[in-house]
Amino acid sequence: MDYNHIEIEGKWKKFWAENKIYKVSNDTTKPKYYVLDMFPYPSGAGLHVGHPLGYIASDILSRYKKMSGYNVLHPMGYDAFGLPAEQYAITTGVHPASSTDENIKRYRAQLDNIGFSYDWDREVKTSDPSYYKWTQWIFSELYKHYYDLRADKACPITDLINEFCKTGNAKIQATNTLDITFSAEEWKSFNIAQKEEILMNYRLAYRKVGYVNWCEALGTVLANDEIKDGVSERGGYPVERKPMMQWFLRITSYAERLLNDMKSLDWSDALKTMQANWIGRSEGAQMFFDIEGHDLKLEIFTTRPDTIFGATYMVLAPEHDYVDIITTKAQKEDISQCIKLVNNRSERDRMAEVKDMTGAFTGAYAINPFNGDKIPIWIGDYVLKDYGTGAIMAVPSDDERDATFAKKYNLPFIDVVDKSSYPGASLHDKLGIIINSDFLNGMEVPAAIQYMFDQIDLKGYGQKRVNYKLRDANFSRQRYWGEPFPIKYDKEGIPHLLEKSELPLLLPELSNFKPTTDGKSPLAKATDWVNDGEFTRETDTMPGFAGSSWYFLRYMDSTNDDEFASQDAVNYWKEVDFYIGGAEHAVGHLMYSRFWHKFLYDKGLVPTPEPFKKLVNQGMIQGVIESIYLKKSDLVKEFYSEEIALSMENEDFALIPIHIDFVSQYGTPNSHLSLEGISEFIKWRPEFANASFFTSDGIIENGKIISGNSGVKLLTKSEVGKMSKRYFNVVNPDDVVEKYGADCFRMYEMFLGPIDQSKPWDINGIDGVSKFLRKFWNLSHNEGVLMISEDAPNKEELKVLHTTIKKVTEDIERFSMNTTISAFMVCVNDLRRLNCNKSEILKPLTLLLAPFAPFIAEEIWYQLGGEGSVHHAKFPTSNPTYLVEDTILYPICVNGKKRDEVEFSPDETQQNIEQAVLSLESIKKWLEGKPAKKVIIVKGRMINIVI
RNA sequence: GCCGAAGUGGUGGAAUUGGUAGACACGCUGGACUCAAAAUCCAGUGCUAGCGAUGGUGUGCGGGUUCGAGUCCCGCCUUCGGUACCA
Repeated sequence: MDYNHIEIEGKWKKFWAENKIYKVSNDTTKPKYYVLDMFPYPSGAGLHVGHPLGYIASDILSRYKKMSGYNVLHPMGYDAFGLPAEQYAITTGVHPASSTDENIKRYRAQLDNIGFSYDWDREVKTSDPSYYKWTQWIFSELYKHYYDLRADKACPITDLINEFCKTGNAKIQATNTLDITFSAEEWKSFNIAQKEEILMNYRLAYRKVGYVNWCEALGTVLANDEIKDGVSERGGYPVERKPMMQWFLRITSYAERLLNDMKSLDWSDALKTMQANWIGRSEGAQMFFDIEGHDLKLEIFTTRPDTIFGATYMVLAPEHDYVDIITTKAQKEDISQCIKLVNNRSERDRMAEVKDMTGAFTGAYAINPFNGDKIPIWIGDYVLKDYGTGAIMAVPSDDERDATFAKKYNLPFIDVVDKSSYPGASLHDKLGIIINSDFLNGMEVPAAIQYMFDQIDLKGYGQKRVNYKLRDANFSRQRYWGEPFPIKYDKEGIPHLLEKSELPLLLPELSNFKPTTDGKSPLAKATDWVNDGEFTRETDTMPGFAGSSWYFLRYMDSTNDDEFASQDAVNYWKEVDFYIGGAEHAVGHLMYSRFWHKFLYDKGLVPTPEPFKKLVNQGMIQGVIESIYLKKSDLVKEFYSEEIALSMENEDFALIPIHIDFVSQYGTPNSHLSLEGISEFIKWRPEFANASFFTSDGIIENGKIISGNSGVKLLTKSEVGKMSKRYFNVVNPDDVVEKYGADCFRMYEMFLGPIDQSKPWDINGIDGVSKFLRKFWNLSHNEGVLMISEDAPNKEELKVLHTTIKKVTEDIERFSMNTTISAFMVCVNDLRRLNCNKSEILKPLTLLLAPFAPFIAEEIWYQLGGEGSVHHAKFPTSNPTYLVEDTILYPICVNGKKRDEVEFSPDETQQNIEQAVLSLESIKKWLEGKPAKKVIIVKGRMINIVI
């Protein structure tokens, strides 16, 4: 028969499922290899062609490793809690659990269509109670631990309590947010509430006030993503930052280890740099300033204590606790106005808009401990509450942001660093000589910094300290569709953990998913659930990253009901050997997962300190967003071709996203709706049936041309962006698979380019891969009939085969899948040229192709009489004896430009080569009779003549 | 703003360690087969001058290092990802 992908793929898909050929055992003598994909969020738009990019690459690697003798764990699951399902529930009333299940079913069918080798018996779903039982359990454990700096690991909070009873807290070295010391006697005298409050400052999961984006009009907390230009995306209502008591995870305890342990990881430098910058370690000084007229010390952190004589004002974050206390009556109005303004700005805007800062004077003064000078205390939006101590000393002469702020509010500058001997140095460089600074005058900056560390410590003004930009993770969400906290509060508001036996704490059933009017999670409405005798339950839920921070461990033993995974399973699979996922997770998800893993490592529950040994970020497959220009008007519905719309400078246009299927030449500058496209658009959007369409070639009304010719083009706006339901640009892999087959789809996605590069989806070019598969099939088939030769292969055929084996193996190892596809194409082209249909060549070639195109390979393997499934066979290895070259073709360059090429034997002497080359006519003419200045011969590479 | 990445023919891309720029494909042009079309096959295809031989030029822009730069260094531009509650 001719190559028929529908028949072949249907047949083997069934066979593989029935025979469970991808079942993975935890019990084997083979070496293990763990290949992991970042699991998807099952969105309502279904899987699009971007998702499988990484999945296909990792599937190829898994199959290759399996054929190379490893026991490979290659699982898949769903990150099933999330905001979109809840939004959908709010608008439609459909329970998130049922829409999520629907979506998962669809995802599963789509994944199955592509021929992945997942062991589906290990599937996990974060919203499944049997899974989130263990998410809740890990939270409980975090609650029950503190970070001990002497042991440099998490230790049970009961140990800490014991120490408190014995010696109080003075000698304890643990990460905490407590600013009092107490003796053992004092500790014993505290009541339960006081004790619990103190312990909260040590626990790895703890409560404190955090800020949320509150939208009064919508009566809900908004995600940053739901805010555009400072107002809610839905409705455009104002958003303010509102304080709320919330749970946090003390990830900062692990900052140093998260930073240092990266060194051993096989991750890209770019990714490591991003994580390191996110952690943001900096060495500086913690300093205390007296505040005039108050019995308060203002704590600041600075990396530049050497510039203290240039500190002309102090800045507190507007949320700083002291603001209310120190603000003078006269300044109250200014300060509250400023806070109001700042509350309407997102944190990101505050950091980004360095050109437009907002601040106000509190009326209070700090005292410079070194010279007793009064320094005015301001508040400013460019100082963030959670970074450092939420307060800085501002040195406008040596810091750009301080300078901008100082200029706006006319605050003085004092130059303290003379950079004149360092011409190229910018303000960021810690270079220069200190001036106007009393005892520091004349010192070089780095020396002055060190000197000040000593002075601050000596005089008791503070101490040297390491600060991190990394902040503790806000772990509370005022939402329904997430893990409930295993926490209940007693009448005094003291939190209590649920017992392990009470887990999982199930989400209560609800029919209305809107938040309560006071901004609490919808769970607060389930009063039967909330009230548990004397206790009331926590009504916030956990964020999206909770379930995804440990799912890779659950796959190892996904159905275990007694542990998150058995110790046997965890000790066998250890860590993920190869992890692939989107670059958009480069900091968030990876940081949280590493943190949780380290915590479990501290508890001796996992054998490695890091979860992901090697990591590759795949690029995004982007979509094309096509939209048309609608004139903003209540009276008429008029669309204008892009070139006309852009020329009408006085008119306002709305961009209406349109389905990409209607657009001709989509994704190009010439993208447009033809007459046919316009009528399809009208059919799709009947509300525009009577609209007018103005183009340069004619006008259309009611779907008919009223002037001009039928070749009209309504030019559209074409942008590259996310594939998303809202842009009507989602390309479903099912359609491609149906037309070309899964093998072709897999190979084409790989052929598109390097795995880590983003690019817009483009179907042009898939024919090349489709042709390749037919050519491969026809190597063993003639007019649909199997036609194979059992003759021994010749030297040339063996060379083609073994060159391909070498290239493909090397390229899989360095995860360069696009070049493997080219290598296959070259190989098949060569074998066709040689008219080779020999079994001894085609069988190894089929094995080689099996990880890439599993269906056609299985069929050909079967037809060639291969034993068992091709996917259980052994991957071929390259024999170097077939690859030896008799001669090397050298390019001959003159001044680096290629002018000729000559073949030499690999062991030809330098002199002979030089002589032969210089006597070539094609070279002589460049020399013009003069001798060459230099002849460079790079053995096996090239020859360059310098004239 | 800050952090990270990318930019090579008409298009996707290749060039793995500083050593022949454009492999492999798509598209396009011409040809074969066909009543015709599709499919398939063959040839050509960076731009530019030239009938040609051959030459010039060419990897986002501007400089630099080197016998030699897509690759290294300095300064820009554009696009994409992240920026702590999208996932």
